[in-house]
Amino acid sequence: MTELEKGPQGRRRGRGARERILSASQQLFREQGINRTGMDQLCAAAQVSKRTAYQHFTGKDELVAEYLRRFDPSVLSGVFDRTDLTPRERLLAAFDVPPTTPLCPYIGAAVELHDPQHAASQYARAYKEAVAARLADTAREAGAANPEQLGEQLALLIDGAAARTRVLNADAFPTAAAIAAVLIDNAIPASSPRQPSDDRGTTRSAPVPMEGQ
Amino acid sequence: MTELEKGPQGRRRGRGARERILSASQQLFREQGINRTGMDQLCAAAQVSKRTAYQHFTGKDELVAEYLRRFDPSVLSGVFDRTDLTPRERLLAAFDVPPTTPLCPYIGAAVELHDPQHAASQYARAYKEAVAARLADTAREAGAANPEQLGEQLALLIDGAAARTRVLNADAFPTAAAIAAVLIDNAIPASSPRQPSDDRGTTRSAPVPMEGQ
DNA sequence: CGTTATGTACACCGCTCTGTGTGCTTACGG
DNA sequence: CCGTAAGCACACAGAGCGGTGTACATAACG
Repeated sequence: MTELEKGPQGRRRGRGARERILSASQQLFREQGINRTGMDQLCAAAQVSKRTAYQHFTGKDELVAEYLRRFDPSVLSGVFDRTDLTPRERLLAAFDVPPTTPLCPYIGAAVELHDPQHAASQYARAYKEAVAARLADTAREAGAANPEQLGEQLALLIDGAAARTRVLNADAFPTAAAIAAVLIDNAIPASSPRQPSDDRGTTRSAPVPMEGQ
Repeated sequence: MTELEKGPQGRRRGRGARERILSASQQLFREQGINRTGMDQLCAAAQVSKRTAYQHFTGKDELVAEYLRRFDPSVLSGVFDRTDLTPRERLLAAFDVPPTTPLCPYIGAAVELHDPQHAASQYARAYKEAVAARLADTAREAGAANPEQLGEQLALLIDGAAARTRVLNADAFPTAAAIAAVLIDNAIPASSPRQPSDDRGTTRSAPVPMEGQ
């Protein structure tokens, strides 16, 4: 006991139940999916009574939405804010995902919830648009002729790799990265002296967890 | 006795309950998803008693698997067997999908079922591999340098467009088609005299339903 | 100290889901 | 025309789900 306190809003919470619930959500929703994770199981994993859970969230839907909302910040900055990489390398680093990564939770939520009006679905949309925008920014920084287009294209590649990895049960990100390299080199006018087509190994984004595929 | 056949393709059923069940599955599973479609609703739509349904399928899992198995044939031949198109046009025609198309049922099943061992998930994998193989064949026919690679790349683009269309609630296939055009032209050595980059409108795969995105 | 927000323990409700048991009706083929 | 298999109606079992009610414990802070 006697743990750290201080909730996100800085209010005093008796003993961070909310955080444990959200933390358990991250794990269980991602590993098992949303629909296959019951509130009972989730509360058990969070070591929280069911009653408490429903005092923090009006319902599972709200919890799911909040679970998705928590993903944004770290992911976006995790790759795009790396100053040790050139813009081009940063674009490619977005494809450097550990092969065991479950499945982009936004895609999972959109498919499982199946309701575009659901708050979680709207977060998913917003997130995907934000990623595309960040990619576009980086593409602009890299000198791409049409940054918005390239950003959208790379975002599509990431989603394709995520979906395909799930269906085939085999890592599809290398393929996506190869395509990305082609697109990037095609989009940057007087581009770099690009190495042999399969040079994507040079990006080596090191130990960034990168869970936003 | 005197009755014989009861093959899986079973003929001579009193009055085709099995077919109605599968037909209703196609519609409901695709429109609503698998988990959100109960057997009660499905039986009602098929105008079949629940008892009958469970005499044809040992359980929902088997029904789902059979539902996926029925998709393969028409989709593959629907695009790849078109003799009125050049190989290159056929490759691009795979991206010509009506914007209202729900979501590739194989991706949906893989996400919803969440179990790679499930028979339906295995059908999904097999189908995706078959599509990639067909694309590779067509790529070879078109004279691509590395047909297998191009096939895999185009397959990834299709899946990416499907997933992204779902998440963003906006058609992503045009973007995918644009990428495909770049990849194809890059892969075919002394390629065609290609028109302005955004010529993908010329493929116009006409009224092919094409449900396999 | 005592008040109050917070968390707990556990039973419980109503609903939906997959799946059955039972007995009755209909269609078809010999 | 009759036998048999296919299909039907309906109720119900058993489980899991989301969500609640109640009564009690504890931590924080004045």
